[in-house]
Amino acid sequence: MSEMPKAYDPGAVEGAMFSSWLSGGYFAGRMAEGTDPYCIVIPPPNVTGSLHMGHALNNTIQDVLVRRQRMTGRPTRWVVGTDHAGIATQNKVEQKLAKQGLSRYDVGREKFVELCWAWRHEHGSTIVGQLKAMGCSCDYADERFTMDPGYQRAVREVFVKLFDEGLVYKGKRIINWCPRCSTALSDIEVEHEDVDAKLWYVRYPLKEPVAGRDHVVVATTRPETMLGDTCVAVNPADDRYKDVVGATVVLPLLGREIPVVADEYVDPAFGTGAVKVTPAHDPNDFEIGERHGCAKINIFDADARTTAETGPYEGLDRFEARKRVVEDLEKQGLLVKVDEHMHAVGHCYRCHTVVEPWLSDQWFVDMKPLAKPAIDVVREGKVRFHPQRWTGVYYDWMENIRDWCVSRQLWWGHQIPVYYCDACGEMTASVDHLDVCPRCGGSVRQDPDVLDTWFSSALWPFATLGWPDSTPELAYYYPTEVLSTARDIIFLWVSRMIMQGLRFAGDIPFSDVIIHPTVFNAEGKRMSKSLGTGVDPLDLMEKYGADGMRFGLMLQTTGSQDIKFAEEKLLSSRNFANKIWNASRFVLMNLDGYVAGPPAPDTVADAWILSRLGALADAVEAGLDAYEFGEVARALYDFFWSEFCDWYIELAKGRLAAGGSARLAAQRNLVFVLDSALRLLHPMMPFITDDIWRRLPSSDPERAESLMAAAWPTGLERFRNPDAEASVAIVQEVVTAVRAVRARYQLAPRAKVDVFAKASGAEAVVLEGEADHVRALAGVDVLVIDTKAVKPAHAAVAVAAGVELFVPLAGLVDFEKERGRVAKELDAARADLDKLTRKLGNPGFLAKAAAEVVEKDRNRSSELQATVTKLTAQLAELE
RNA sequence: GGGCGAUUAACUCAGCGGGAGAGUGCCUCCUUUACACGGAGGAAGUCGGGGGUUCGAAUCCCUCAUCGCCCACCA
Repeated sequence: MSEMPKAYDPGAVEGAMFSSWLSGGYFAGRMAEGTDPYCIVIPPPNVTGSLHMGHALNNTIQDVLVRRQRMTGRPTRWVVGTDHAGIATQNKVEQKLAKQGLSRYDVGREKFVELCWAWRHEHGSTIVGQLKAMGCSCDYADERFTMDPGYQRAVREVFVKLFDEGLVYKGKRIINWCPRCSTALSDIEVEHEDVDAKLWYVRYPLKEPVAGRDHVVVATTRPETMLGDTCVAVNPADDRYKDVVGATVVLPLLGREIPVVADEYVDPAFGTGAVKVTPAHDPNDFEIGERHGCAKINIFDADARTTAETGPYEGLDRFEARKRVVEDLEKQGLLVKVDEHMHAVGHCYRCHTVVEPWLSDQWFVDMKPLAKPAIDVVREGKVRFHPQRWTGVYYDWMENIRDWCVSRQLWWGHQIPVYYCDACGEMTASVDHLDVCPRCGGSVRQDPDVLDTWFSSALWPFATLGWPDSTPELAYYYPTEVLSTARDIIFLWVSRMIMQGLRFAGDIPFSDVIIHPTVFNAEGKRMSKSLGTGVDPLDLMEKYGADGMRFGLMLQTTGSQDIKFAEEKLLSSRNFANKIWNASRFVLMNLDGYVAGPPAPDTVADAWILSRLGALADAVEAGLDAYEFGEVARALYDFFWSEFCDWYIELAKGRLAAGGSARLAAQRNLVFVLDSALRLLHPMMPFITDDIWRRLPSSDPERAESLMAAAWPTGLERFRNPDAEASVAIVQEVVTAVRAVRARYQLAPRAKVDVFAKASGAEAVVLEGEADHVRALAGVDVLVIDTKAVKPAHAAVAVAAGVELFVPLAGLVDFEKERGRVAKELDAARADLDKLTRKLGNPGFLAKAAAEVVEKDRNRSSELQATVTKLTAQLAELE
């Protein structure tokens, strides 16, 4: 056993400790027939990712839950792995190619995919290594990836099943197109942002004047799309335009003749009440176009540059096209006016480019049939959200769910398992690769698109366990227990796992969903690497240790939906680790002559700390069950620091020095309480607790080598003892009052004082019994406890726990100071008493308040009365 | 346009129906043999404003204000 240095050094402990956990095999899931396992699947971080504060928080939560369950003896498994992250990974590889002046088209699809795999093998385990640095107890031996061969088969299986059931279909629709990523996006992958924009009013001349008018003015936020206009729409009930419905307008700049149609969609109150309609570039216009049989003219290519359809404007970037169109309209006097207008513009969630609504062929999943059962399981309480308020968010989304565009025009990902026959035109979905058409034997081409990354992530809880095969893992661990994640992927991921789990694995994927707070920086802004507004968990672990970071995060994890990251919580957590270290060091330094034995609540102090330990165990148990991590962390901190260190260790010092049976009893209780506290602390602070725990003496030959495998404390509530707690409260109050006197007169620590305590009843009994403790803790030489104690002439005074205290300080007492302080205390006590007296004199209170509340207030009232009496007397004596 | 969250000590936050709390910071004293990443003592708040319910409200309800987040195809 190595000597413990004076300060805890995380760096000296963490690496070696983690290795010992790994080699000890503690992380591996063990399946035992007939047992109820505890399984969590990690939200797979992107292979492109590195640990950020959200990961740090989320994975601390999961590790806390898993470690605690493991200690209860339940078979546990925390499934770890990464997500192939289609767009993100493809971007990385494309960037790498770009440095060599190449595009993915230069290398070709096959080679490009190879490069992606190479990238994944090179960089993909960065984040897993960072999880290890945090101490996360994942099952690393069995790491998963959303592009593993088995996983790929699971994805194809799901797609083909959906295809066969008609739940996935191909359609030409307006989708969200990212011109930079060159792919379609689903609706929830588009981030809407309000921007200050303009509303242009454009004059569209009528071909023939109608009822005295020769034009219609339309309002638009996107003038360039007029190049694809195929009609103008007005509301049928709008009298202003009654006469022009059916007329023909001549599209400015291009001269195309297009009709004026009447459509209910148009809001007469907005703009001019006349809308230009571009069916190929706006979902609403698409609908209008469908209803009126208008042509759909695609004016942009995949890079959002104008096509040949735009005639003289061909080949322009969309924003350049806007500029040119506006200029030309102005030149021709067709621009009526321009208003400032705020509206929402969609951006790609991956690269933040403005998304283009674009008409194209895509694959969609029909979501309504999948959503229904997924709503039901939440409604029936089979899947629970924590905090509960997120169920409402979930329902809103699920009840208004729209079809999911799942095809992506990328190369990295799960290629859609659909094959087209060149000969007969047959379209076949197949789990196994096809070379020839099953209908005519002709040659087939596979659909070039890949699936949305989230399509494969949705299968994570069961695909990682071996589905579609009926593996023992699947049977044993599925459904899993808890899914902990951030709120921004409730729709993208959580809802889809529930839907697919029910559909394909035949059950809910997990029973409890923890939506943890989002970590913002100290200014309340989103942490962002590119903006430099982030904090790096690795730096934090360097500064505060992994345990310090974890505990500091747990302290901040409350029911609130945001965390403004407070680094000082990590500082105090590092200090806390040091406190644990030194308290343990003290215990270990005082074990000479120790013989193992059970804890014994023989003395008041022992009964008290064991009672407090029992209360702590209850609080930790209840808090973890309710996922109230902040409360658990606070309970642990307060117990260990404010009770165990501040009082119990101090109370034990005398008996340790006394030797004999008193020393042995104190040693046993110190070891027991420390051991139990380390167990309770372990899920949140795994490294330091295990390091210390291994140093503790034990007579148990079966004792585990690591605290990870030690038993979670149970049955500590047997130590609960209200009498002992009340007694120690008296000691604490009296000691604190004497210390306050000492501080007031700045007495040296070694300078002893005498104390006359005017006490009777229970207080007198307790003080008599605990006199040695009071003397040791308050620096008292002679302690006189007497019902008739009188104040010596030159004495400082205090009232604590209903006991009058006199501290003779010959020549030191500042009577002015004493009077001032006593008077102030008296005022406060009187104010409290007045309030209480009024309350107790209120018939409504006496009649309606709970009996124990009235009783408690009566007791408090008489205590306050006694205090007021005593303070009054003391004030008189100080005259 | 809907929905959610926040507003408590200088700062970051707990508490969410019966005596206003913590951490950090601040002030005083202390290198006392577990710990100065410490010990002892202290100062500091009309719990965002206004109504209401209740014997009793930081806590429940309504309303206003400010900040933040999500959802929503009004050009």
